[in-house]
Amino acid sequence: MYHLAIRRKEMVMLNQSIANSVVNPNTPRTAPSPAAPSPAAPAVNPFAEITGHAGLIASEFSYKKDEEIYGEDEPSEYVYQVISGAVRSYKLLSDGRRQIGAFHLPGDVFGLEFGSVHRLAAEAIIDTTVRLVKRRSLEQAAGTDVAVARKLWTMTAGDLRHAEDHMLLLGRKTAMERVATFLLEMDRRLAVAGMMALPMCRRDIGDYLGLTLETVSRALSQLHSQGVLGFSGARQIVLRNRQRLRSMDA
Amino acid sequence: MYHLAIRRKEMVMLNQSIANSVVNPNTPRTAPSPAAPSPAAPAVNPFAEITGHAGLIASEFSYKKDEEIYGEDEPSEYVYQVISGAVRSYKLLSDGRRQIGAFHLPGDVFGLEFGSVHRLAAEAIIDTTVRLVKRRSLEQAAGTDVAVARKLWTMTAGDLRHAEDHMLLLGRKTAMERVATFLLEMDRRLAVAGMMALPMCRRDIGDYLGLTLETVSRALSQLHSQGVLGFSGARQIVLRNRQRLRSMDA
DNA sequence: CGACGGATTGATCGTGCTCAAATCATGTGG
DNA sequence: CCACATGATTTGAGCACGATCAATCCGTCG
Repeated sequence: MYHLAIRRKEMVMLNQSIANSVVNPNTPRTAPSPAAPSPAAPAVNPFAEITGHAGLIASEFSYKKDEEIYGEDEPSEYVYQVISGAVRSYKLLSDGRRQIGAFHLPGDVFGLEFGSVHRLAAEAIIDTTVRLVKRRSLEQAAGTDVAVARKLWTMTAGDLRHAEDHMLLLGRKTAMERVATFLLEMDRRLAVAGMMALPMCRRDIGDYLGLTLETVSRALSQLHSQGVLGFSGARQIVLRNRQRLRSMDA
Repeated sequence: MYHLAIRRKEMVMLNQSIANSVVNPNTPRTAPSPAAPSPAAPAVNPFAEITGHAGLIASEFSYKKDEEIYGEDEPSEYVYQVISGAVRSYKLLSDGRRQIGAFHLPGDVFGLEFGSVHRLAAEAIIDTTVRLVKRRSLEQAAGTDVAVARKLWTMTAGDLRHAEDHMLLLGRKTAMERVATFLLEMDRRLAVAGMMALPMCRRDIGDYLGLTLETVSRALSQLHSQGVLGFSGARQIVLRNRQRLRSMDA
């Protein structure tokens, strides 16, 4: 069997105990923790649309690198929006094999469930600040306001679209095609001035693409040697030939 | 590269031209085609909940084996519910590699999109009868009735949950684990009297599980020789040891 | 009965995994 | 400021799982 990984929640618990002043990060206080004073929010803000509509209270909270935000099958108390940082959502098999379903970047909403439990776990990839609202208050607002109900549907449908595309990638694309798709996705979502600063390590990328970290590294090296991309540090990447990359992503 | 399949929509066009009396099946008449007089509907009927609520018109339509119901990126005019038969939803890569995202069995709703186009194509696996309503009328109902809006969200969330589980399977499970998961899923969804009659061929199963049809066949043969399952014809399967199967699905 | 598509089984191949070592980057304490 | 420790990344060598190619078997339907 592939991927007999022993790693599990690496040093999460260590960081977690130091991370926040006192409280358990899984039950954030409504009075926000010492979070950054809300920097750059994205152009379109689905959270604002909802909270604006329904007059909900949104508070802020911060997580340290590798800190767990919520676990798989944990009660879903809050819905989150990334203000700064990055988050990974994932599922684990009993032996530690991990599938990352999505990366959440500034502006993204995550942790929205229809039912009362989280179907995937979520961890901060780097130090991260989020905005959050209680799920129950959203549900309540949706019960009276069709616009809110519609917005919740929109967001879930967006997640579904991503998952459908990702199933095709995981089931049928080659390693190189997966990496090409990944680079184009990240380029679209977080490129600034033609350059992207990846928040996640090679292992995260591998677990997102259904590959090992070595295979990801080899694919990136090959693209580098072909001049398709340039590095300035392993996580600072500039795409030099998007067209070529698009032709590789099948 | 794996899976250089040339097959594409096999004999769909042939069947299609014979299939329905006159009309293009992609624009079914509101006056139903000669469909079976609505046999066994499932216990919980999400369609009835909606149509009951909103007083929508639901008509019926039939498709022959391998007939296309709608194509990928085609405008989404209708939402469907399987009355009898079975349907596959899938995406294709340009070279014909196919990923089946879901099988739809009697009672299942499919083709519900948030946007105006279908993100996956759909084909009848065997002769199939569906109930259908216009997407626009659903949208309209959702605009005034929160219960309908909520129901649409529920259904999309159900699809998302399935997709999330399937990403884990496609990204991280071994061939045997995938087949075990598949058998348990089908057992749950279509077993009658401890036996299941699979509507789909080995290739469909392979394209659902991200495997080749040969690998699926070998896994099933191995399970057979281990006494975990019994055959009566390649598609009539009885599970003899569900516990064992569960322990294999990781 | 024969023809056909679907399924099984066998033999071999290749992509991506595993194991291992070297290199690079980052941060820490002297 | 530098030396070192640590983790991340790259690179290499070899292997295994599942793919490919091919032949047979089986069941169904004309």
